[in-house]
Amino acid sequence: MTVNERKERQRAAREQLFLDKAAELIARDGILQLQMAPLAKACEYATGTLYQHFSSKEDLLLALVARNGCNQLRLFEQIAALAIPHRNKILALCVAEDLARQYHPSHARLEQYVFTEVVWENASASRRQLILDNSKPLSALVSGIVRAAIDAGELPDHQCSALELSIAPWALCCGSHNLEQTAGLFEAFGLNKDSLQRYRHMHLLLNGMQWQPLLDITDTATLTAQIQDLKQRVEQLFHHLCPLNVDPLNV
Amino acid sequence: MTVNERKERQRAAREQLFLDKAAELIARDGILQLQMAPLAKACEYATGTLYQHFSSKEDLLLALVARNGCNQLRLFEQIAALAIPHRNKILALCVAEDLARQYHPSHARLEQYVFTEVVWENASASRRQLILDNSKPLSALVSGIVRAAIDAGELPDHQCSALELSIAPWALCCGSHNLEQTAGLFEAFGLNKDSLQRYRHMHLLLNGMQWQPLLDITDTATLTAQIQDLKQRVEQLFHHLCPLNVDPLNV
DNA sequence: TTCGAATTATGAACCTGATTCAAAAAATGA
DNA sequence: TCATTTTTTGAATCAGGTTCATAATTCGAA
Repeated sequence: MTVNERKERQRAAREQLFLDKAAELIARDGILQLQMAPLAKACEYATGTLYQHFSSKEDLLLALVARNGCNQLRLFEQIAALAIPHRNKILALCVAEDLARQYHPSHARLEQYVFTEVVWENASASRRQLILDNSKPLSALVSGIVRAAIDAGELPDHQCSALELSIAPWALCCGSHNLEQTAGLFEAFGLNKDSLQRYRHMHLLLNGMQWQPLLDITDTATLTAQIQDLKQRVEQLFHHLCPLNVDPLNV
Repeated sequence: MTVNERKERQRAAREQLFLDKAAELIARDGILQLQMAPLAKACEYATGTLYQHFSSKEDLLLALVARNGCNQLRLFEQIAALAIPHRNKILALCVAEDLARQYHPSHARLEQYVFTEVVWENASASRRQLILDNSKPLSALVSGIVRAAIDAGELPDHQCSALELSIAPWALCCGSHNLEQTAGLFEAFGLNKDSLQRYRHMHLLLNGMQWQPLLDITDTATLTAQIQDLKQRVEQLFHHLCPLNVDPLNV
């Protein structure tokens, strides 16, 4: 069945083309402006062909998020493999999230959008599953770091499973970014979006978990140096994974 | 100008009618199903009349969120006035958030939706401002609790402003709920949505902030009792504020 | 190489639902 | 009572996602 294999390859390539172009258009004009017919035309295909790949516009958006999820997972895996203290790995994941949002602001907005009832429910079940399947190794990875820290005696288990414990820093990271992302909110508060502040908060949580070594968050010099270092390491991995895949609008 | 006053009153009443009915329909059928023409008809008005109040469908959704925000603020104010330790007030706010989501699951989903680029950008500027204006007293309230705790010597300021510090528990609370709300995610992880877990995480953070009195999160009995107590207090306030305004689908 | 069957691509037509606006109705106040 | 202004109405318009009859292409057997 070498013929079918070739067809499958071509089909997959075309799907990537659609996704690439969609990502480009979204980064340029926003999610709102993405239209199916123009997208198809931009790829030099008919509208109907697009629908051979995606059951609906929402399905296409989920497909984009699923693809980003794969990249994120690979980045996270490399971070987990870094030769740094376990506690710093958690910070490094936050740094990665931070950088990803900096380089691909439209991805972050898209992600926020697709998990919305309206979009999620309009995508195909298989595409939804794809995203959820991505999240499983992701959570395994994070809880793996927590597990390792517990085993190394750096972190008491508080009688929780590693997975349960790992939810806390994850939630804090997501929550911080969400608040910041919410248009105009920080401005309304009279706050500036200082990413160092986010890392301080994370350290407060990790301190509360008694995750060794504790860090004094008033020690700005140490904190800054630490984040600088992590940023550099993560950025290296980041560019190694996707050297050119940069959000054109915001970089 | 007593005539104009009357007209204004009637206009405001009609707007509330539209919002009430919209909330009802959304709670019953989901955001996706809400349609402008049927909504107008259900209120015994023409479609065009709806557009005298809301510049677009998205604008109507923001209006709903703005109204919910007012209720939330009043509830939070009452919680802040409770005669309980400052630290517990933060927990009580989380409990309130929790209860609100339990009683009005569709509100939470709606809120997630409106802060999305696609919806936010399609609403009128004035409506967006309304929501942001709500958030200002809300943040003042939360940071006021933090401030009071600092002044009482229960919480070191870590050389941050009260407002900056208050972002941490807020972000954790939002983040936890967001993760839980994300359809199928916890199921994919093999986690159950144990709200006690969320409170444990919050205590970890508050402990990390060295917010006295610290709580040993392995002491489930104390934690359970504390949350029970807060739940009862908040529920009382909650029902006092909106005794019948219950989400029909999920209660 | 040729041909009929099977698969795939096409894009104009269709359909849903938000929005508009010319006409009708109601309110105002002289 | 009536001319004027304000408000309401809902059918028409419009946008854009989706479908599907038709055309084009690919395939493999003869």
